[in-house]
Amino acid sequence: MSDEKTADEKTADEKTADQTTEATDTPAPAPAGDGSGLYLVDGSGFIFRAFHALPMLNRPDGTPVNAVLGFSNMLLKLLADLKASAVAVVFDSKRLNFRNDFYPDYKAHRPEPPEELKPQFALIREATEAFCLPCLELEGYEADDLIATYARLAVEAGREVTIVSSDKDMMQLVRPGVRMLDPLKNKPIGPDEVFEKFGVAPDKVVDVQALAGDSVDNVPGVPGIGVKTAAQLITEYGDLESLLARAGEIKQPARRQKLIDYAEQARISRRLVLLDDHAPPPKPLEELRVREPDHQKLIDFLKAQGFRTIVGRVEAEMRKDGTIADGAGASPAPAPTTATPTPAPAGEARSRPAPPTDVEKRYELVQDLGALAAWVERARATGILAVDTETDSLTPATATLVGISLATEPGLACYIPLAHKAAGAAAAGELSFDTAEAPPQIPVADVMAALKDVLEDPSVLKIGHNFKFDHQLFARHGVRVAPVDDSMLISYVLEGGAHGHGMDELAELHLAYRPISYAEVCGTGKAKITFDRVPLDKALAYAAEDADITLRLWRVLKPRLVDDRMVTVYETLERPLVPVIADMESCGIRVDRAALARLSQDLAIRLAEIETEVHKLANRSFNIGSPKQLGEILFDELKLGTGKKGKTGAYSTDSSVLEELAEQGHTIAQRVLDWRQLAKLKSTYTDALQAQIVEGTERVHTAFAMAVTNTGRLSSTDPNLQNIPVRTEEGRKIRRAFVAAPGHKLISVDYSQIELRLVAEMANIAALKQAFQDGIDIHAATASQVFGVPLDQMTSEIRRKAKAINFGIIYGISGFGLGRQLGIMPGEANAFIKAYFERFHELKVWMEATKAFARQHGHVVTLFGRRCYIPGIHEKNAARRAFAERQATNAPIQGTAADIMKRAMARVPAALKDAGFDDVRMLLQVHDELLFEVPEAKAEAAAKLVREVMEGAATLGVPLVAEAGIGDNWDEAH
DNA sequence: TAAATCACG
DNA sequence: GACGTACGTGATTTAT
Repeated sequence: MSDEKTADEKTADEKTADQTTEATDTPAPAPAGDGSGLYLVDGSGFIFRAFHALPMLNRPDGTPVNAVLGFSNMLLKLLADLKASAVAVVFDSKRLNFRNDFYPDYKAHRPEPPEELKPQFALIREATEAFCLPCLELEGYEADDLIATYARLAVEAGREVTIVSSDKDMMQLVRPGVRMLDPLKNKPIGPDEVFEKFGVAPDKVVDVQALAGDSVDNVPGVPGIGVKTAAQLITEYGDLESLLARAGEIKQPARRQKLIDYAEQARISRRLVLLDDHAPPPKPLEELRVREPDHQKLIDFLKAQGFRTIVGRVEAEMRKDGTIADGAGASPAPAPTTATPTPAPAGEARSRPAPPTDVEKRYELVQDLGALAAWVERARATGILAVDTETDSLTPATATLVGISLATEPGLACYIPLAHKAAGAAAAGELSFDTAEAPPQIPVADVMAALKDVLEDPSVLKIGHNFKFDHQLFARHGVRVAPVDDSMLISYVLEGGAHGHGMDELAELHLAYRPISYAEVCGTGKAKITFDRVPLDKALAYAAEDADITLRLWRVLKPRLVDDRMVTVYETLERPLVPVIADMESCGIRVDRAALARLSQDLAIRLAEIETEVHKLANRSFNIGSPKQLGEILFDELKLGTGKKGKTGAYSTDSSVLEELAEQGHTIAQRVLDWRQLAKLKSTYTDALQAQIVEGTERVHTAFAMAVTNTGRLSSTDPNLQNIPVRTEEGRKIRRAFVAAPGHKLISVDYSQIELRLVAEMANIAALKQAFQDGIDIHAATASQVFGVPLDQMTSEIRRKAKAINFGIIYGISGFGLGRQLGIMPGEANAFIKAYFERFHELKVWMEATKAFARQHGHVVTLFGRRCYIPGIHEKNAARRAFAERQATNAPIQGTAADIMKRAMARVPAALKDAGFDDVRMLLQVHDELLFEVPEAKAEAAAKLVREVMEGAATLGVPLVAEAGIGDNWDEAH
């Protein structure tokens, strides 16, 4: 098991896994090695994508060459992997092609290529020549058409075709004998990936595109229909023509009319996206055969571009082939043993490090103290040390440290095994544990003793990826690592909300590199082994690479903090929390196991009782937990109303539906609601939680994800301790199982109304700010101002409405949503909103300005400068765009509240220490609440101190107020 | 693996 | 004028 599988990264890994059906190191299985395979490289497509994906990079003479380097690397890898296949590179010829004859606007809105890209077009053609590969281009045709044509010809000739491109417009060509390969991600694209993208099989892709259109290519499609709707329609009607012919049958009136009105436009769109596979081939297919490379020509070209490292690779390749003499002996580069760091291969890297594919890997297995000392020397010399730990569990509080990897410069890394056992024995089952010997390893204590000085040395920066995890392991071995940088947090600060921040995802994004996956090393499912069973050679390759990648990511990302003015956000809101949250996780919170067990039993009995009653009311037995069965019982058999069906055609049975039925007097609905509540409490809380209690300490250790949310909040997993019940009495029984250790108390301190205060502050709403300054009941105050009711005549009903509106404002209000919340007509709710905006006119101004900012920049900003990316802000689909706009207005509010809480958390430990409260432990953060465990005698004083720190965490035009509670359990303290 | 549901702020 | 509606999370369950 590895540290990078913590919550933050797990999410990212899973995202990546979702997009990748198979993780292959080599790109897709090569076709038969008879030389009949054909690779068609989309040269025009590649250059644009590589240009934007790869860091900028200049030749010594200043010519930009990042896309050329990417292209050369891609071809080298392709040729190395696929010796027995023919490769041809296809280019667009001119801007205009036959499509413009019948649709002049085709690709009309496409902007001029950037200046840095223009000179690279010619260079890419030169590169193709240098590789001795045929260039295919034809006036009046796009590269796509030529690829379609050659793909057809090749398949007819019985050859296997691989299209090297990620362009979705080419996905229509996928079929038996033809597949695609994403050159940057090195990921195969087959029918499954096409389906994932378009929701239909490849042969229906053009029909979907005809309906959905494409803003980039200016293909009109049918307005109001996106890929998802299009896929659904095509699946239902078979193809575009059948759909258009039967358009009258469509139920949704608007959609029906659109399809009728825009039928012709859809047909034109289909012709635009349909590739012409009968273009006149500029070269006969037979000429596309495997060719002998001219190494000297290639080397000359690469040298001219300043690509020193890949020149080295080509030369190494030639030595292997015996093409040139090899004086020094071409053994794989041994790990360096000198303390002098080899200079980084800086050839093509001027402002940014080169992609790691260009850097030789020199990884060393460290099994004696002498070798380890050399690495400590190296770290002192460079002042930089990337660190990564491997463990046998996801919970750092209980995990065994299995190994440590270090990197001091790109490509130079080592792995120090600490607790490896006989390799593979457990999984293979062939060797017995007793006979197989563990490999030689330095004792953990010796390694820690050797590393402690450098890890705590203020002049050596330690770099990790999700270092919070590693920090805990070192702390458990008596080492407080500092100072620290975290590449995951840097990425989060730079591009939070734009993508995940797991190491694998970032390596692909910034380094165009796919690291060895954890699954490759440890397997999955039943064959999964813990990291201590991984053979040392594989462990070295994986673990050293992790430290190496971490260092490389840091070199790419860290300078961008300055460029993007995010240094302060990173240094005040994120980096200081690494040790703070690490200590919270390590400490954990005490849970009363017996109390949970009693609750479980109690719930089981009551659930059984309700189940019997519900079955009786339904006249038969069924699974209450199955929404499907429940819907059928309620609406088909008992006919309690007509029932609402969702997208999947199933009846909705959520609590709002059941509550409505219960109000109509249907006992069964109320009983099901009761059952649901208790079943939730039992399965999620009383049962699951017991299993997470660490035996002996009786404490539970959650993991706080620092780089997951779009707004800067933390999240909590394994278990989630940020959603422990509180709103119902039944739920609070669970909260009472969270207790203080003997002789201790729990303190809960929470911000009062922080988000609404921030609305007043950020939108600068005079009347609302005044109300907060006066310290009056804010919901009553807004009710008074919006509805014109004097405060002394306020009713709870009017106040309730104002409270709901206040919440709605924070969420990005809509009449529909507010109406549903309050159980009133949307029209009436709209009138409330209108009144609110009239009374607090500054709010409307702020919301519009915030949305405009999001449209202009693609992100919004919190009061403390944190960026929240809003990817959907330019959505064509109105509903999705409206969603993005609500995100845009909510994120600065929620995000600023998160910032303020982080500022408080960063200050609390020092404040406690200064006051002599060394034994007060911060346990949990629940967005606007902090929970502490403290010796009984100090509870009052500590609570006061924490309140002061939290209230002083920001100085605003409205006061920040924090309230504290003390108790023996969490419910009492809250 | 996805969808439905529901716990929290 | 239609669209689909509160914002942010994570865990469990059933169904596919």
